[in-house]
Amino acid sequence: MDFDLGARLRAVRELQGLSQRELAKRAGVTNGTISLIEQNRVSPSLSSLKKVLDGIPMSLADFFALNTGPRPKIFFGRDELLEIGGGAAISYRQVGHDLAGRGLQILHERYAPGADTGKAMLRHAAEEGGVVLKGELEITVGDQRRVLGPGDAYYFDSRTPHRFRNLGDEPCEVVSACTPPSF
Amino acid sequence: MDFDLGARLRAVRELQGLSQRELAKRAGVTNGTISLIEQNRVSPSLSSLKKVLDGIPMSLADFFALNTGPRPKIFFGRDELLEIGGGAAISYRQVGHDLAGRGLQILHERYAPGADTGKAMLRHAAEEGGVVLKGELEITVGDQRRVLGPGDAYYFDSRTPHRFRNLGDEPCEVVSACTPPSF
DNA sequence: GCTTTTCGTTTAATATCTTAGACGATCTAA
DNA sequence: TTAGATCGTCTAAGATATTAAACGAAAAGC
Repeated sequence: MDFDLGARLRAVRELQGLSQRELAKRAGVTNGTISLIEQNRVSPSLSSLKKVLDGIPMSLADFFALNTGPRPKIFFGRDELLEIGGGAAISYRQVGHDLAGRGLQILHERYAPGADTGKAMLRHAAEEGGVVLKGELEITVGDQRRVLGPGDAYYFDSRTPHRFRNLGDEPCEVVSACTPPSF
Repeated sequence: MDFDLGARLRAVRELQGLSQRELAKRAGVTNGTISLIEQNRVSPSLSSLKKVLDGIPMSLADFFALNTGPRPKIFFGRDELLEIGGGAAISYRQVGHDLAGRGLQILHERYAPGADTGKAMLRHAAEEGGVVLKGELEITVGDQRRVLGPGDAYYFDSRTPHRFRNLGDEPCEVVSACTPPSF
């Protein structure tokens, strides 16, 4: 665990002015269980933790979202972004050279026949969308997949895994936008 | 449990395109454990659930806060783009109908010959850019002016006054992006 | 056709969690 | 001082979760 579950539960319980026994009674568990959890001597089952939180009451989502303060900027161009290098098969022509301080990245993309952004699907914290200009492009986002033709468009949260492939036999052109820039 | 833990985990896992075994390997648990959890035949210990989510990766907070609402539309056929402010001379076809919560607006624009966004130049707090697909477009930004042709592109801070005009005798097409949405 | 791989599931054995109950410490009231 | 109440902790026994291995089904290669 990357956080102190026991301390978190204890803090929440004491904030409510509840004793271990009182909370245990409300939750339908024994006081010993709560004691052990608060000492981090066991890793409670979800059913137990849920019962305990119901006795406070507090949702699991709220419990885990506690005290997290300003969300750390994870996912920040962290992985796979350059793996797109389907090599010569895919070319990106970026509008503008310096992305520093920008909130928006615009690309004119060209996918050669058979070009593929890769099997390990891309993930980055942003939103992106685009319009297909020429050719056909198969786009997979999460468990949804569709082949888009000229004039068709897409838009999705970039955190869901996605993949682009040109399944046709002619080059495919796309103008895409992404915010914030991920390259 | 007031929600289907097993189904939630399965949905998250499959959205990543991971098999039970692949995820188990990443998480440091056995595939059987994941199978049993997804069938709700056990209530996993928090340590186990944490390990599993680390293999995705996803935080506990995000997992329990997962949006169970309807999934947003991702793909848009060429006839499904939303017509905006459709003057006869200029048509804006927006990717996606609902901008609420979005950080990015993408438009497929068409300027008829002679079309003009107006003498009183536009100003809004955002950044925007685009790529010209067909025809020619005169763009004025502040005291700079230029005529762009197919493949040419632009990018500027929307707070500086700007104006678009199609001076040619054929229609002009542009794909543009703007953040945050200004309509 | 056949083999090989991968998929999710199941089961017996093991590891871990939860309970019931007891323990000492602390506080209050008689 | 004493008895009673309440606190958090601890431990053995029972309940549950996890593992390791095997299973049949389905897809992929040959």
